[in-house]
Amino acid sequence: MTVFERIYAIVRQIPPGRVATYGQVAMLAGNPRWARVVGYALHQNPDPDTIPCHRVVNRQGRTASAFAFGGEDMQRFLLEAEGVGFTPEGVVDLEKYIWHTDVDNR
DNA sequence: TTAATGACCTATC
DNA sequence: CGATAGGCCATTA
Repeated sequence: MTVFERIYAIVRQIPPGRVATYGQVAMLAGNPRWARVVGYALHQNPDPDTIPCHRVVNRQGRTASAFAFGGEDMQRFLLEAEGVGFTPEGVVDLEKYIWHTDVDNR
């Protein structure tokens, strides 16, 4: 069991219409300092079908420039399709759509 | 085993 | 506000 597996498990638990930051996923995975590892894990993205990487964004609510999912536009499209709103700045409104976890506060 | 890398985050200039 | 530097960790070569 590698850290990647844990990260994937967390990402899979992100509900539709909600987004989570790398730091958030890292914290849920077990360590708050796995933010980079989370990015690295998603970079591999062994199962794009079951791992909604587009729901994982950085602290700015923005996606990676090197997003190998189809482009940043693709991610924005997917998130909008799920009901996630964007700010005029072109980033996700983390204050409203960030995932707070089920146990903590839905 | 050592060295290098990376889809990050925070603080500072 | 934008750009730069450093820190942190696991994975890969």
